[in-house]
Amino acid sequence: MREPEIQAAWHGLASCESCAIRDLVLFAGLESADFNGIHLPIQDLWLPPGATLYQHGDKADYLYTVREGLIKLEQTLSDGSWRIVNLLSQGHVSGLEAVTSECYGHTAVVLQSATVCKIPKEVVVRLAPKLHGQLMKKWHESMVKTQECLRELTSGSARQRVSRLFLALPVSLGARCHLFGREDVGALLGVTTETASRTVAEIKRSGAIHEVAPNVFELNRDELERIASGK
Amino acid sequence: MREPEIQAAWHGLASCESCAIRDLVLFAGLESADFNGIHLPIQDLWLPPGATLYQHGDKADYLYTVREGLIKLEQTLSDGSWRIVNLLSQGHVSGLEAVTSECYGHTAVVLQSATVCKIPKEVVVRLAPKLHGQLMKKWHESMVKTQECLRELTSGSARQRVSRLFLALPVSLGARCHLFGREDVGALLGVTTETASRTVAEIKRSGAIHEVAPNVFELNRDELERIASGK
DNA sequence: CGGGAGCTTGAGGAGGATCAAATCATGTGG
DNA sequence: CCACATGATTTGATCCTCCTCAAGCTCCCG
Repeated sequence: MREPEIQAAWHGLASCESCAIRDLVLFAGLESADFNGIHLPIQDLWLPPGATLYQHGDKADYLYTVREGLIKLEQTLSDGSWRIVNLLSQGHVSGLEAVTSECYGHTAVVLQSATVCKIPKEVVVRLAPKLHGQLMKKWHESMVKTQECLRELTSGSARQRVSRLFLALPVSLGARCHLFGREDVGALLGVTTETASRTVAEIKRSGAIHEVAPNVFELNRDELERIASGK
Repeated sequence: MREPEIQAAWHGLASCESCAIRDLVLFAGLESADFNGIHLPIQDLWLPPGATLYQHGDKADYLYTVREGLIKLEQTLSDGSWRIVNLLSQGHVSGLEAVTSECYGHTAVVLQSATVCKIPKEVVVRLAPKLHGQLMKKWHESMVKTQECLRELTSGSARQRVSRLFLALPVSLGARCHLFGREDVGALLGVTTETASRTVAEIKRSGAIHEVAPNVFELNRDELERIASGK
């Protein structure tokens, strides 16, 4: 939570019309003419791990499309502790609530270095009629992911949860998974940092995962699925 | 999960324009002319506890507005167990995914006898331009609730979770709360039925809640908040 | 080289899971 | 109306997992 102030690198203004992942993102349904109507700048940003997109309670003026990397959404509870309530990767949208709400409802922090498009809320509001379907899809997508966190990552033993987490992580080149810090693993699974560390180590010893570089793992999916389903 | 087939009572066709909770629901922004354009019947139903609105995987042809009562949304995990991923009460919408998806993504079951409006998907699709803002609000509302379940009800000890559940339950007449079966409490909090039962009993003995009738409780909110924040 | 942060490991104890049985509530058929 | 079956709830006893507190460890950076 006490993240340092990390600056984003400026890539330049995004050219949405020629976006490589355009069919995944918010502007999927738009035509050439629509893009001409966008007069506000859409920034193309690169963000290192630890960078904060926005904080809970900030004025919600932008939506963020994730082009690459991994973003966590955090919320704090009354007793000062905090939980991760969603993980966003390629194609997902962070800050959807900007469209209907004054302020952000969670804190968004980069877990794996990310490239994102920072879209002014007004652009989305102006294009709303055209974006309607895509916005609904993005809400749905986001809800599916959050419910997956709730269902798969907070049920059963720590062993089961960690296994399911590995199976749910986005896969990088070569069928490898990039894990994040143990504190974040704990905040996602609803266990302590120590239990997260111990359990990852235990699964590593069991041979279901193999650490090829610090926090980079090759997965034995069959074995992980066996563990995930309770032995 | 093995709910009996319970029939809904037919109230009749809904008259949305004069709905008592219209400003809460999907049709909040509509005018008289818009209602005339609705040619498909919107059913007004009463449903007893245990009734199923729809099952996970069913063809999603209807949205349901909750006018009264409490609905749970369930999902099953790979190992056959199941979790409650959301609780819906007055003003909330069940089955929002019908708009963008072919099938329902969860099973919706009545926890406290409910009155709901069953709205054909086509009605919503046809009115989409007018409903856009309201649909987004409903998605946002639903997401806030699911994230609340994840954050508040799956963190900390069973004592804390049960206390937070009581504080989150809708309040009936006379500041009283109606609890549901222990198995459902367990499926919501991520604990076993036995632990749910034991913990409710323990909080009852502590005086933070008082059972005035079977499963109807008067709350000592200060005391519950003390417990919820970890003693 | 000396911090500092994150990760790992250890020992101990508390809390929840599991298995089992008793109690209570409800509805059914005799 | 009562006897009985069924299912939910409660309670008990035991075991195991995970939390807590604490100490070492590794890696990185000044």
